[in-house]
Amino acid sequence: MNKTDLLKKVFNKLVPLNDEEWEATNACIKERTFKKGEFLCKHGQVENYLSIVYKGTCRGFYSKNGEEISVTFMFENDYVSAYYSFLTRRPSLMSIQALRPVTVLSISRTDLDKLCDKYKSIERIGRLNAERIYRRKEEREISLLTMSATERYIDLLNRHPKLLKEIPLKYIASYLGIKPESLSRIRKKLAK
Amino acid sequence: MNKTDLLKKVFNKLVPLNDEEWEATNACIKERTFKKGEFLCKHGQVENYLSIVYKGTCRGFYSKNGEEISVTFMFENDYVSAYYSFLTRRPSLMSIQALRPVTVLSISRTDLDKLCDKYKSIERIGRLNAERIYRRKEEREISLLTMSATERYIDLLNRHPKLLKEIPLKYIASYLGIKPESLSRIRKKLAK
DNA sequence: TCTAATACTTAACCTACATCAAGGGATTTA
DNA sequence: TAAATCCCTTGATGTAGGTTAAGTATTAGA
Repeated sequence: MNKTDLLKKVFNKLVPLNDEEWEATNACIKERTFKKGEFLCKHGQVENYLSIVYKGTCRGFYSKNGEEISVTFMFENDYVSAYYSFLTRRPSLMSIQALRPVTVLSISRTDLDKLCDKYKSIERIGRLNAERIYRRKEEREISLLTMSATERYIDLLNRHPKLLKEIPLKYIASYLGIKPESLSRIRKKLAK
Repeated sequence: MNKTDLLKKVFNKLVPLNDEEWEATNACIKERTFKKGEFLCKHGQVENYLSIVYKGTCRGFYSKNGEEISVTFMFENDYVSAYYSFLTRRPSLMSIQALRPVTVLSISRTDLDKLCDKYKSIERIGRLNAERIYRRKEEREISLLTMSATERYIDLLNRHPKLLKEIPLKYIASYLGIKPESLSRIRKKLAK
């Protein structure tokens, strides 16, 4: 899929845009690329962009006592942003890192605010998108409170079968809320 | 605070409304009351309302194998809704129960949709509100992944000092992700 | 292609929390 | 006001996952 088609698909999924709205939005989109290991947003920076992954894979993580805790993985066509910082304009606690060469299509906070002021459809896309990622977090909360690490691992693989090929196990472990050694044991048990 | 003042305060905190917007919104507000133990929304029902707690305290919980897991407590001036169901119009997995006699000020999904279509300010309130509760869930995710049950308990009490007077310990325990027996032991240790 | 760094696994031991069982205090209901 | 129920606590024991340490497999870099 080319970039224009991807953007149209992402927007129209939530609210169909008329030509004027689409042109105005499209004019604000910047393409940005990152090498493997580079940061789209680093702890302490204010996140200035809301982006769509065009190529590549990213992970978002928090640091606690020098230890990294992955909380999200972003694949092609997914939204990517240190959203909390993007919303609050405060320095981000989350870092976002490219796990391989990454291309994203980005809109800045300033441009998005202007579009929201001007176009009701964009405002609505913003609302629906916030609602969507809220729902994800609620699902996440339930899984953390009601499932064992083994159950969460199985569930994760069912949702993202290609995950194991894309994401190192140590990141998957911390996403599940456990240590790599524990994930190793879980995998061994399941392999039997 | 009387009901009108409360509503004005809640809305104006996000976006100031002009007289027309305020009147149109206010005309949609219904007052609803619940006895202690009654359900504002029960597992399996579609949540039809977004509400503000005027008086009383509620808790939201999921059921898993007949066991209840509390995930949220709502006090006076807080929003209350089985929000996931409200957004998706699907039967709610979450139940919301009055922990004492409760009065809420509610707007129905249908009325809110109409207001969102008609008034840009209301649409924006919807967006900002979704963003706000998203941020809460992200904070919750971090606390579940990075803090011990003891740390979460201390943190919770700091944020809501009156919590212990309002909420039975067994509900607090499940909110922390532990069993009542474990919370009891944590409290014993901390008391020393 | 060889080396160094990184990722993953395994094992022994440790800890936080769960489970099961029982008892006491408070609150509701008859 | 007595009985029943619910809530909280305590103790004994079980278990998932953490910690430490070592070894193997992969990957990245020169």
